[in-house]
Amino acid sequence: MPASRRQDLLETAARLFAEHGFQAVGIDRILKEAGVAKMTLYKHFASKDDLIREALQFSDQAWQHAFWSAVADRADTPAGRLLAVFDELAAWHISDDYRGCVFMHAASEHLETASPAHSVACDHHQAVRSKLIEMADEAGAADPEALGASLALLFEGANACAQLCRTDNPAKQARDAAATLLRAAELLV
Amino acid sequence: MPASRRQDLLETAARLFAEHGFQAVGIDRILKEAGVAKMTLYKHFASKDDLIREALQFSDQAWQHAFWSAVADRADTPAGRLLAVFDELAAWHISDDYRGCVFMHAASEHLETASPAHSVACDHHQAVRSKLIEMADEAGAADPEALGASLALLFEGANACAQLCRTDNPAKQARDAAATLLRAAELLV
DNA sequence: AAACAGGTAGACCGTTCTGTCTATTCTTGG
DNA sequence: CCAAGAATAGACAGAACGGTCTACCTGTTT
Repeated sequence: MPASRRQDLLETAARLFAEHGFQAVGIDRILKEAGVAKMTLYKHFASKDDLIREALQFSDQAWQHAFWSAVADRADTPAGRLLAVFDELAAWHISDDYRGCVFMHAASEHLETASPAHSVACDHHQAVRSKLIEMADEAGAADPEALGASLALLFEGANACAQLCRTDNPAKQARDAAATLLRAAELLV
Repeated sequence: MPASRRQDLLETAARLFAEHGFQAVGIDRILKEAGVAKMTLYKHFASKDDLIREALQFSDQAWQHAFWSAVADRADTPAGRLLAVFDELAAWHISDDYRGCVFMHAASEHLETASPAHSVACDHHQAVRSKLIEMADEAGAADPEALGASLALLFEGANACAQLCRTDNPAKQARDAAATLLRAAELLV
């Protein structure tokens, strides 16, 4: 009993786009792997670009939920959670199917800022950044905006480096740097 | 008196790839803008992938030279140069034609680690990282590897964020975070 | 002058891709 | 049981792309 054709398409498209890229995956491949007919796709989505936009939003929702709840499970104190972000990042980076941040890929394949894919990538990044600022605030940072922004830079930097080397070294180094920043903000002993 | 058809092709291809992406730019467009015939391209390069690889290597050489010499012109002391890296980054990010790091774009459009484009992107990143470690060493860091790696994370993170928001805020925030790291390493008062 | 190397223009081929259309089959509510 | 909506398979059109090929031109060297 399949949930719905629309959901099948979103899940399959999100998986294939993350694995191979957006331009590299054709409509026909998505249809074949989802087991859905072409006309059904074009009943639910106006175009491939529209499917890309919705698949990215779907990926964002799934990622935000999975990532932040995994972080919350790793630590009890606010400052500990800020470090746990990078532990979870390291775990993510050494998973077999890690190929980099799909939202950065979307932005790199759609360089025009007006493109929907670029917008969704911005939204994703803003959500990460806001969450880190919120966590910095809960940890009692004197300037949560600045600390959160710095941690967001380390976060995105680790993502970029891990995409290239495919190890968890960047995330571990980011954790060390984050610890230094937390100590400088007197949130860590 | 044009330098050489080969060089025309490399420069035009590098410019178009950086501006619009690799898959988005067709052979015909490069030929038209470079004013070169198709057969000439295929005399100098085996395929489009080969052209991409060589154009990336050309871009890398040009960027490394321009960036590090601009950094050297900004500061006299080793520690000052480490901060000047992020000032130069900020200047780069607000230039009109900044669309993100073309080497990350290459890695994002060629997700297979075996791809030549991925290799060149890795080489570029390693060169940046090595340069930062070398500068951290010259500045007298106790652990230049760790400091250089942390600064490289901030560098790549600022690149990623600037690609999304197209401002120099990420580079400025990265500079602040870098200053904190330098103070923690007792290289800055 | 003649031979030669390198470049040009543009037609051409096979493939791939998005998106449309038709005719048929499946499912489900009343 | 049957009618209506939804989904299916697959052909098809139109365009773009990478890459090959032929015929022609131009400048240099011997």
